[in-house]
This record gives sequence, C-alpha cells and structure tokens, in this order.
Amino acid sequence: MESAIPASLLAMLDRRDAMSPAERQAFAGLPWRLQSFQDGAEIVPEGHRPTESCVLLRGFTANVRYLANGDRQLTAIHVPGDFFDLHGLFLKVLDHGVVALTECQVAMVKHEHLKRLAADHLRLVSMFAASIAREGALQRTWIVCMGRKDPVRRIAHLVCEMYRRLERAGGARDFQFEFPVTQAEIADLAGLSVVHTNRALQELRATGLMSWQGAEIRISNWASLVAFAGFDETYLGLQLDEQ
Amino acid sequence: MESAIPASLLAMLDRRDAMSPAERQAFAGLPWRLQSFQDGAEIVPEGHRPTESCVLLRGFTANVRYLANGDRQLTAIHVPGDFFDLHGLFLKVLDHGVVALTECQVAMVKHEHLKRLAADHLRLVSMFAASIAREGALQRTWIVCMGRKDPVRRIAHLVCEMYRRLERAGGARDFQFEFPVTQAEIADLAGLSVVHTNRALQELRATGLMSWQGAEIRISNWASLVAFAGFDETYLGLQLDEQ
DNA sequence: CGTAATGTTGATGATTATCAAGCCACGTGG
DNA sequence: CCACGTGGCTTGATAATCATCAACATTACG
Repeated sequence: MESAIPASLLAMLDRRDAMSPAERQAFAGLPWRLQSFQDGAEIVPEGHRPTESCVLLRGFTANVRYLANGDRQLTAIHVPGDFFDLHGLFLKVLDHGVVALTECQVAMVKHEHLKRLAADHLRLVSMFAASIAREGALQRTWIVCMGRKDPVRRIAHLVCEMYRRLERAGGARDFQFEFPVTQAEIADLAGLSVVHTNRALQELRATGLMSWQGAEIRISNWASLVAFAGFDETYLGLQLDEQ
Repeated sequence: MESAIPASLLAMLDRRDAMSPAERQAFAGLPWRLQSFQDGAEIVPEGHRPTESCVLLRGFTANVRYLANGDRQLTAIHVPGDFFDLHGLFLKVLDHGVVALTECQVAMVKHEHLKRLAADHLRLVSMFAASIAREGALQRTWIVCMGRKDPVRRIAHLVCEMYRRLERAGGARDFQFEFPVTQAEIADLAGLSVVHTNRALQELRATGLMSWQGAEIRISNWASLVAFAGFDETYLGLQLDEQ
C-alpha cells in the first residue's frame, strides 16, 4: 500500500524543527508506505540491515534487546511522530529490534529516497542528526533513572516523560492520557521484575499524585509528581542549533 | 595554545570511517586548540551551550548527570579518539556535563569551523551523524547492562567493552590495558554503591577470568569473560553506511 | 462460558545499600 | 627520616530492597 504521509503527522514532525515550505513539500512527496502491526509484532528485527526508515503514526513501539537467557530490555519507547529508525540511515546495521507495544501504524520510506531528499535539502541532514542526538538525550536520562532512582521514582519519571512527549504529539491533554502498556512491558523497560513493578505502581498510586487504571493515566498533581520523580524536562526541549 | 591536531589522532579518527585525502587534509587544517585537564576537572558543565566540540587525545572522560541529592550517574565513558561532544554541534544545549576521570588532554575546535568544513565536505555531516548514532548504540548497551545484568557481569561487560575500544584506539594490546579509574567512579557508572562495587570486583577477580590490580587490567580468558558478561560486540563495529 | 492474558497477593531468600571502621599507599611538611 | 593527613580500598554488620515462586483474582475476548 502506497500513500502520502498524513498532513497531521507532517505538522507534528515539523513542530520541533520548523521545515521550510520547500522542505515540507519534498518530504511529504516521498513515496511513503503505510503498514499496520499487531500488538507485540516485530517491526524491525534485531541485527537487521535496514533499507528504510520508519515514522510511528499511531500506537506505541519500543527498541528492544534480547539476552541469551530470554530476558529482554526495552531501551526506548516511541510515541506517534517519532522517527524511530533514523540512525539506520547512517549505520549499516541496527543494534536493536523494534517491537509494537500496542496495535500501531507506521509510515516507511526507503533510505534511497531519504538520501536523495537530503542531497537536495542539506539542512535536513542536520535535522536528522539532531533527531538522533535527541534520542541520545532520552537514553542518557533513562540510564540515570535506572542507575540512581528507585523503582517508584523511575516509573513516576516515565509517566512525566510520556505526558510531555504525548502532549507534543497531540496525544495528551489536561494531565491525562491513554497508555495501553502492560506491567510486564513496564518491567522490561524499567529493569524490574513484573511483581515488583506491580508493587511499585501501587505505591505510586498510593501517593495520590496520579492514578493509573487500565490504560488511563491521570496526573492529579503535576508539580509534586515532577518533584517526586526528579523530572527535569530540559532534555526534552533540545532544539536544532541553526547556524 | 593553538596547534595542529596530532597526526596519530587523525589516523585514529580515520580508522572507522575512512576519510578521503581532501577530507583528511581539511580536517587536520582546522584551528584546533589543545587543552589539558586535571583528574576530576569539569571539561564541559551540565546544561552548557557549547560553541566548540572536543576530541579526547589522552586519558579518560565521562558524561555525567547530577541529581538533586548530590548523587551522580555517569552515562558514558570516552577513550582517546572519541569525539565526545559532537551532538553539541546539532543541539543548542548539552543535557549532560563532561568530567575528566583522569588527567587528560583534549583538542577543541569551534563549531563555526566544523560547520564550514561540513558545508565543503558533505560526507562529513553523515560521518558526524554516524558518530552520534554509534554513541547511541553504546548507551543502549549500557541500559541493557543496568537493567538486566547483575553487578559482576555489568563490570565484566565494561571491561570487555573498554578493551575493544582501547584496542581500536591503540591503548590496549594482548588482553591487557591501563584503566586508572577509581572504584567510586565505576560505582557511578554502574549505578551501584562503592561498597558493593568493591565486592563485585572481588567476585569478578575470583572467577580467574581477569585481574585488576591498581590501574592494570589483564584478561586471562577472553572467550570465557565474553561469555560470562554476555558481551556481544556487534554494537561496537557499526560502520557508516556509504550509499 | 471457557480460556488466556493481565493484574494482584503472600511468603521466602537473595541481593544490595548503608553505616562504621580499619587498612594501605602516597605525598607533604616538620 | 618520620609524623600525619588524605584518598582509595576493604571488611563486617545490619536493614532495606528486590527477585522468585506459587497461588489467586480479574479482565478481555472468542
């Protein structure tokens, strides 16, 4: 199935690093291929040599690494609008897989087209690099959480981050949002056992700063939750340095 | 102090993504500024808006994030030849500081010069992006270690990684190398207490797979250490995708 | 209505942080 | 040369944290 990338998505990609009209038009004109995936599907296999890059349109996906004993660790989580595969444009091999955490929809475009685009619009290469650098900032933040924050704060931090990122993507408002992710997936993200994740979640709910029932998260006291989690959102606001 | 970048360093930067003669010459011709730092010195402050990027010439440095309670977490460690600051070329603000883990020497070059260079040699922008993407792969690997590996394996993995990276940089041979880093710094890197780091190290030495006395690390059984740590080095070999 | 996936609970033992102290190597000043 | 201070390493004891196992409850869904 071949289709133009939805205008709403383009607006969202655009939000952070404003594209010029010419860039926007060239971007939207690429031969995007839309594809849907079921909950749990493997979107990109680990160790794959990618020939196209992906933008998440709907749902949640995550980077995943599997260990020999069957354990796995999620190293990043993506929200709609994320160009989650972009480093594959510069490196020959992907060091991780990408898995669908929910039913989701992805727009894919071949690297050859992105490269031709980049050759015509040089600033886009810098935008790509900035996007990759931003993902690095997310990962550094997660390393800090895993290394120096207890499980309750770790999950609280995740909630804060997801709210801000989804807000930007148009998927969150008024301190509430849908987050249809299982506790087992939270465990794989936070580096915890499922049982302990469950208890940490209960403890977090017991603070009264937020609720999380089913897929619905509601933050009742943003400022206190931020303080509790030690959430410093500067790492989310990093912008392309023009000139 | 203004000086040309040492030829040996250039050769090392070159090792991964071969530069053309023209690129190499342009690169070496930039107005590099050499600067030395004492053990523990802050090379780049957290939240800084950088105007230059840095290549580590000698010693060890690390990315660092400080928490409100005074704890800190190291999110990356750099070896000679690493362009540890490159994402600052694309983002306005650095989300982390850089600290000297040992006495070290750094070559710095202003962003304006790098950007002019990049405009003349477009492939260099891709090389920069690839370098940033590689750092992302290192970070993902560390997330996996922190989330799913016990402290002994975590440190074993660090030893494996440092050996391979130093080997490439010319700082390791015959399964031994100098690593003059304190246990407190290992603790901040691995997300452990100092006491537990010490005990994990003793346990690791007790396996007989390696020794670590003072600053001297000696790996006596590489294959077994790799197996024990679950070290899969594909993430280190990622190369720039040319076309 | 049955079945599987997800969430929850209790009990237990292993892991890890914390505190407090001592040890060792090294450099500095008397 | 020795006293002394400092920083890094090591040890023991204790308590908090976390994983694991084995249920059971709840929900989603065919």
